[in-house]
Amino acid sequence: MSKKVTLKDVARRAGVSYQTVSKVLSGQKRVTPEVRDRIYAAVEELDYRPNVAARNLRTQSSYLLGYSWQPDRHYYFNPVLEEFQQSVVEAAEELGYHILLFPQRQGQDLVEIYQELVLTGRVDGFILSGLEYYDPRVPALNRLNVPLVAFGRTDSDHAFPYVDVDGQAGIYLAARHLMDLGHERIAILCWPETSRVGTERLSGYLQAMEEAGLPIDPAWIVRGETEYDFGYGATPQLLDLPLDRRPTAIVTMHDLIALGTISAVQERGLRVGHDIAVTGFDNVPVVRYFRPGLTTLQQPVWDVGQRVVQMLISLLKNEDVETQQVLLTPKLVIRESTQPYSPEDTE
Amino acid sequence: MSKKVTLKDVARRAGVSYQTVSKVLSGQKRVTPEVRDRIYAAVEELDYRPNVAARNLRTQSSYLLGYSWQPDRHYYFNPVLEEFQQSVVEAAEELGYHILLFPQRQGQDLVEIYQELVLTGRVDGFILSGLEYYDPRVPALNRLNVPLVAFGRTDSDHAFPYVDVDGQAGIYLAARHLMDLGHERIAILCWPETSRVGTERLSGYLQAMEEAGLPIDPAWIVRGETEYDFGYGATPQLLDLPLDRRPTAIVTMHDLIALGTISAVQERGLRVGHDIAVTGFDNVPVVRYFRPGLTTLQQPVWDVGQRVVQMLISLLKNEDVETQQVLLTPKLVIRESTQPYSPEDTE
DNA sequence: GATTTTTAGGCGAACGTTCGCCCTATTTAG
DNA sequence: CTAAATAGGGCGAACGTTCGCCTAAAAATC
Repeated sequence: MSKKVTLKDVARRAGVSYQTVSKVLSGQKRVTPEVRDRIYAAVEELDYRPNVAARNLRTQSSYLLGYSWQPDRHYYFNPVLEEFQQSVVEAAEELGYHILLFPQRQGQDLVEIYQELVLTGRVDGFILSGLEYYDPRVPALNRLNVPLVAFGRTDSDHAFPYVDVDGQAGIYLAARHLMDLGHERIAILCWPETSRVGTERLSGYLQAMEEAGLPIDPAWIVRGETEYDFGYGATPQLLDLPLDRRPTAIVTMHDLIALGTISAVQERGLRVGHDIAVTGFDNVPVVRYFRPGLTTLQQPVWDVGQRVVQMLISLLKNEDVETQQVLLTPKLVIRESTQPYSPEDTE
Repeated sequence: MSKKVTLKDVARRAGVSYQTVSKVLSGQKRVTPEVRDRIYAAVEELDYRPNVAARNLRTQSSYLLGYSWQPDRHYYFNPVLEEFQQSVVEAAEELGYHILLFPQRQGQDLVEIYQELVLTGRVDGFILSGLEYYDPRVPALNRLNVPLVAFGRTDSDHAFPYVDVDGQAGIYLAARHLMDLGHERIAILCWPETSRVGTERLSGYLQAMEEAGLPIDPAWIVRGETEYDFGYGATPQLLDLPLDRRPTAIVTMHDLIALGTISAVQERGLRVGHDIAVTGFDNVPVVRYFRPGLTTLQQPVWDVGQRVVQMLISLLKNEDVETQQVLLTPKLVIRESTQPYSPEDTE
C-alpha cells in the first residue's frame, strides 16, 4: 500500500502552500478559480483525505460521542435501545460525528469510566440512556464540564438536556382508551417505587382515574420487578378478587408483563379483550407472534435518537439550543387485547 | 474547568524533562526510584491522562475498531448481534481499544464508507458481521490493506481471518438428537440457496440423514425467507403429506421459524414434541415465553466476540496469529419440543 | 497620480505525544 | 588506574492539521 497522502502532497502537486490547501478545502479562503481547480484536481488524483488524528489534535476535539448501555448479560433483548442506538449512529454520521462504544461493567466505578474518556480527550460528549433516580453520571459529568444529552430523565435536582418519552401521557392514553370502551375497574401492574420510569407511568394511570372520577381499589396496584414472570405471577391475585372488585382491565408497564398477564388470564378460561382487557408498553417486535394482538404504546424511539444527537452536537458547537428538555408522546397501538367491556358475557 | 494537564505540566512539577515523563509512564526507561516517585506523585496530584489525539497522531493509529451492523430498520430484534456487540466492546476495552460505530444505509456504496474510515485514519481495523456470499467488503478491505476479522464466513475465494459458529455441526446435532429419539422422517425448513449460512446448516441435516442411512423425501426440504411467517405458512404443507411420508420431526433454521411451526402444528390439534418434534436455532430470549419449551441450538456468541477482537488486535500489532480461522460448535439445548417418537399416539 | 483598501496566498507556530540520539556521571572490566 | 560499558536523563524532531498574521500585488478611493 502506498504511503498516506497528506496536505503537503496535494500542495506540491497543485503548486501552492499546504496551508492554502487546508483553507480552500475547509472553505475558509477564496482563491482564484485556477488555483482552486488545481487544488481540487490534485485532491482527486491523489485521493486525499484529511487525517483525523491531526485534526483532532489541532482542534482539541475528537468528533466522537460516547455511548454505553448496560444490558443484562444473560438476557439480550432490548429492541428499544437497539433502535435508539441505530438512530443515534445515523444522526451522528450525518453531522460528521461517530459513536464510540464503551463498556460499563457492573461493580466498576461508573464515574471513573466516564472521566477517563473525557480526560484523555477520547470523546467530546456523552449520550446517556437508562437513567434512574439520582443517577451519579449527571452531576459527575457536569462537574467535569462535559456536554451530555440523555434519553430519559432523572430527578429534577440538576437541570440537564434530555429527550424523553412521556410515560405518564402514554399510560394516560391507555387508561382513557379502556374507559372509552366502558371499563371502570382498571388495575395496573407497575414497577417498584424506586423506578423513576415506573412512577411516572403510574401517575398517568392515577391522573386518568381521577379525571374520570373512578375509585381506585388499593388491591389494583401491584408492584413487581421482572417482566413476563411478574405478569404471570401477579395476575391471579387480581382475578381472585370478589367479582365486584375484580378489575375488567389490566394496564401494564411493559409488553412482556402483558404477555404474562394474558397467559394467566387465558389459563383461567377468561377471554382476553372482552372479559379482561390488557395493555402493554413498547410494542416490542415479538408481540406479533402472540394472539390476541396486544394493545400497546409505541415510543417514537427513532425520533428520540435523532433529537438527542442534534441537541448534543449543537451544544458542542456552542450553538444555543432552544429547548433543552423535550418530551415526546407515545402512540397508542390498538389491537385485540382491548375490547368493549361486556359484563353479561361468559363465566 | 481547569486547563488540560499535559506531560509538560507533570514534568515541571517533577523537575524532569517531559520526554522523560513519557518514557517512564510507558515503561520504556528505568530511572532512579526518587525520580520515579516524583513523577508518579505529580501525575497523581495533577490527575494527568495522556491525550489520545496526540498519541494517535504520533503513533499513526487510532486504537479504534470499526463495526457496523445492518438491521432491518422496521424490525429491531437481534439478540445474537446484540450480545456479540457487547462482547466485542468489553474485549476491546480490555486491550486498550474502543469500538467505533458507523451506519451502513442501504443504497449507499458500502465500500466507499469503509474506505473513508480507513483513509482518514479513523479506525485501525474492522469487525465484520452478517457476511454473505461474495461479500464485497472483504476484497475491498484487503485491497486497502486494512486488517479485518469477521464473525462469519463468506465464499472461500479470499482467505481471511474469521471466527464462526459451525452451523453444519449444529444442525447435525439437532438431527442426531431427533434420530436418537426414534424419529426417521425428518423435514427441514431452510433459507434460500443464496444464503451461505442456510446452505451450511442444511448440509448438517444432509450429513446426518446420510450417515444414518435415512431416505430423504424431496418434499421435506422447504425453503423460505421470513421467520415466524415462513414457519407458520410452510408447516401445513408438510402436515398434509400422506401419513407414511409425513415428517415426525421438523428442523428449522431459526427459533422464530420454529415458533411459527409450533403454532401451525398446534392448530392442527397435534402435540408438539410427541407427534411432531420441532427444533430451532439461536435460543433467543423470548422462547422462554412459549410453551412447550423449544429445543434449540445455542451459539457461543460471547466467545466469538472475545476471539474476534483478540485476533484483530493481534493482527494490528503484527503478532502472528496461530489460527486465523476458528470454528466453534453450538450447544444443543434440549427442551420439551422434542420427545421420543411414539407412533401409536393420538390421531 | 498618490493613498488606502482589498485580495490572493505564504509563513510560522502550535496542538501533545513518541522516539531516536546524545551527553554525562557512575559502575564495571581489564 | 585507565578504558569500556552502562545507567540516568535531556534534547530535537516529527506526526498532519488549523489558525492567525504577514506581505505583495491588484483594485478601489480621493
